Amino acid sequence: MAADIPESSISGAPARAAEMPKTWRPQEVEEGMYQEWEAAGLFHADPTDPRPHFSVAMPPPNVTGELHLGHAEYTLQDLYVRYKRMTGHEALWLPGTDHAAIATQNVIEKQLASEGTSKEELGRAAFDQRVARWYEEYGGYIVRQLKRLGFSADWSRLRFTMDEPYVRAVREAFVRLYNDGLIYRGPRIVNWCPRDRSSISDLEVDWQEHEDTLYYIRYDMADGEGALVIATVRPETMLADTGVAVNPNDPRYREFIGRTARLPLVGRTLPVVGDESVTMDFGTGALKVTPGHDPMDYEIGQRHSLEVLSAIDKDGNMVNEEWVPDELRTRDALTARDRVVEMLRDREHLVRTEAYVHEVGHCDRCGEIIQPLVDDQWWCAMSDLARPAIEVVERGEVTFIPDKWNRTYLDWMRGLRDWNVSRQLWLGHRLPIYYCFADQPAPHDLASAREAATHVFASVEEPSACPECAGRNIAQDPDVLDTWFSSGIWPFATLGWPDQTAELDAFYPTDVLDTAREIINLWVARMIMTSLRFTGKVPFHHVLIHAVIQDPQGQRMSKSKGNGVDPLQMVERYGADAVRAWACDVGLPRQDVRFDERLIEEYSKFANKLWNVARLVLMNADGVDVQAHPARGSDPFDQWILSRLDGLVAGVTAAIDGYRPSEAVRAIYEFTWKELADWYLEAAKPRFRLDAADPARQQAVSVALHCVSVVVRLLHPFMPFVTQAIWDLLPGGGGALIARSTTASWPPPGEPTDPPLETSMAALFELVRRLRDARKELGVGEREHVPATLRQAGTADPFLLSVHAAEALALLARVDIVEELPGEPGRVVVTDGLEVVMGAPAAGRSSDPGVLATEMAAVKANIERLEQRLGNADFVSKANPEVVRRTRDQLDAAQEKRAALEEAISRAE
RNA sequence: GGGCGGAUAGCUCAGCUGGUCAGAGCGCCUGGUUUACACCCAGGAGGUCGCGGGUUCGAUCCCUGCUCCGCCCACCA
Repeated sequence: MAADIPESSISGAPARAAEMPKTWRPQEVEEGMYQEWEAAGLFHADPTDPRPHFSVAMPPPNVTGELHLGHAEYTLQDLYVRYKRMTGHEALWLPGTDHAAIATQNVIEKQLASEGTSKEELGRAAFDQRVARWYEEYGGYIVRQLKRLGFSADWSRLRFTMDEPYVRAVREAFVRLYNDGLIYRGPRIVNWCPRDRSSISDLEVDWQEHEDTLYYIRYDMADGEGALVIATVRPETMLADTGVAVNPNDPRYREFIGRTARLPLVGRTLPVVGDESVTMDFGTGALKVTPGHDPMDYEIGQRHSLEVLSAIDKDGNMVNEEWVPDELRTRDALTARDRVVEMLRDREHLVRTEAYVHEVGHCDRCGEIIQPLVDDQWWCAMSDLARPAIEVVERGEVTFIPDKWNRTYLDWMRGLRDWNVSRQLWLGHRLPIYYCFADQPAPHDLASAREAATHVFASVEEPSACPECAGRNIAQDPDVLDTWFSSGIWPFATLGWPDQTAELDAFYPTDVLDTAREIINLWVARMIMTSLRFTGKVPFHHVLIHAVIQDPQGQRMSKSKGNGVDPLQMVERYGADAVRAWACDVGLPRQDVRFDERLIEEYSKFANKLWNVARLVLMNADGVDVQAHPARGSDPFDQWILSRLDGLVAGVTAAIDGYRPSEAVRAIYEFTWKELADWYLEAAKPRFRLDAADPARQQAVSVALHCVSVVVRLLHPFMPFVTQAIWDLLPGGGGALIARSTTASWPPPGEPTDPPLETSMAALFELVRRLRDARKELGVGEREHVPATLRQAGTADPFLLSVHAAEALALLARVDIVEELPGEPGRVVVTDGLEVVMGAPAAGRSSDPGVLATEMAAVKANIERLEQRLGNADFVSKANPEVVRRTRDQLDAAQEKRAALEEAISRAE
């Protein structure tokens, strides 16, 4: 199933190694490599390929400008796509971009404003051209940036949510929902953005804390008997009041229910109603009801059949002639507030005021304060759509990773309200709703003349006549769809839906979706709902929620704060491999990450380290017979590194499969640097120097090459560039690691690991460290070899007494084990049941009994601790027997060490 | 108002199912012209694991309260 290096005799490897630059310079090669891959068609997915399929739909970036670090997290998608290709799957990563109606219109309008003009001045046609130009320019720009990160998406299938086929899919989806009765038009209170002159959905409201004033206003009763004092932060909306509400359980006000209050300044009469939604202990417990300008009041109004009045218009002006007195009319609601308050004060209706901090809704695109008002809008009924979408998550057909998001999703879905899908923008998908005016010409201002239509119908195709009366006086609804409506059908619309294409058949449902938590409700939920509705299938099985990258101070990165980091700048500085490895490391499972450039730098160093490991091995590889899978052989270092390598393959594979990419990339890093480079290769160097035909050398080089070959493949999904470059130089390597082939390039599982050997080697390494320390204390020169005797002083690991160990000590610690010291004894090292006595250096310091005394103190403290624990009857009887046994072993070892140290100290004195 | 996550070395973070788990990288200090790499090698210093309780023979790890930070949801005007 998987490929290894084929058996062959190496020739030319050292020559190639000689040409390898000493330093890996990603900036010089990555772009060229990428172009080669792309030209070779490596990223293209073939729906007719018989191998198992795997697919990911790329969350389409907004075509509003440049990349941010969230896009670097897309590396997680590339990781899985490349990994699946390497394990024998035909994998599709389908890329695309989103028109982002409201966001893009905002950006372009700002541009126009800076040019001293506006979209109204330009006119609709010229504006559309401007938009098209924008998409042309920035759509390509975004794609180029994504490519620079090495993303292996199938660019031949690039989709844009405004492309003609996609537009048709959007219309199809809308028409189906409309014909099923799930989309309807009606007056409801909406979040109105006066600047964008459009409604926005609840999810697009950005709540910000404001310091306002709470005004207490006296509403006298119409019959002159008593009064109710209400509290409000928006006194100006009182002009549209149509009632006063109190809680029916509130004894203070019970007797007011059913009576009539008189609206100050205006004099209109208002019924007093009882409604349990009124909080008794907020303000005075009495509430003015303004159904036209407050969502909660709207619902109270609905329950009590109160009139809905509008005092504020869609520009945020308070100019309504019917409800606003002349002297209060103003172009600005805040000015209106001042005037209302002034008048209330003059007429002694203002009881008092107090400072009040609360949250005020803002448009999350332009920042304008949201004006709740009642308007005719298009709605999508959610309950029928939500139910199955809840069930698939409850049943685990769709799971979120980390799994805590399952609950977030379910909580939100269970409380869904109908979705306002229409927007009053110029940019976006026009609703495929048409009005027929029978024999009357279609009115010019359709927005206000919809009601005059004789017939209303939805149509996927542009209709030329009314299907009911064949009339030709028809006009399309001027509203556009919420951007999320169109992106909500992304996973299947990009594959050709509603047509039953080969792609849809082959790659749908997709496997993994990777996205940001802030759009779980906005986007993920809607994809699940539409997919179940239109395809009867879930759109994806696993939803990865990657981390939000904060700035180094823990603040959210945002354009307005100017604290964003440009991923491409990081690519320029450290290479795409480093940025990618970083993204995989921090992206999952963590959910909040402070940006730390040092971590990217660490991975750029790692790329260089790996490059040099390959250089070293290759420059020693001439004339070696490479074995496909070298046997562990007889050399303990070979056995050890191969055991560790087999463990690594298993661990990395499991970590990737278990969506723990961070664990995977760190394991590869540790193995390569700490074990392969620092221990194995250092120990193998003498064998590298042997004659080319020497079997010991052949074996060492084979093992080293095998390690490099495996590491490079394990790392490829994370760091494709440096790994491919090395792979191309390896004997038996070469050829794209993600190419389709009959054999998969992912390393197959190896043999079981050898834990006893790994333990022995760990003990050896510890001994080497101790001896290095001792050399330092003695002031021995770096290169100077020191003689030492070694004897068992307890239950030593037999391996440490072997010839192999002695050779390793000579090589790695420059300590030569002898029968008898030629001169005076120097430092004594006691560890792991061994006593090593080093000879005193010719011109160095002699042994320092103080060092041994310090060590002795530590050992004694340790013994005391262990004895105390074992002396505790509860511990011995209740603790896990295994733990007790281990503690006894520790105590035995410590006592052995104390004895050995005592002896050593007495001899030194 | 409800919910979630975080608080471990100067900095950024690992620490799985409680008992060698107190770690890594960077920074700092010492020493290094080795068949790769100074983007390197060998070492060192540095932490009451946010605070208070509790469970347990034993807690960084479990429970609870508190403080601080971040985030999500919410129609208390």
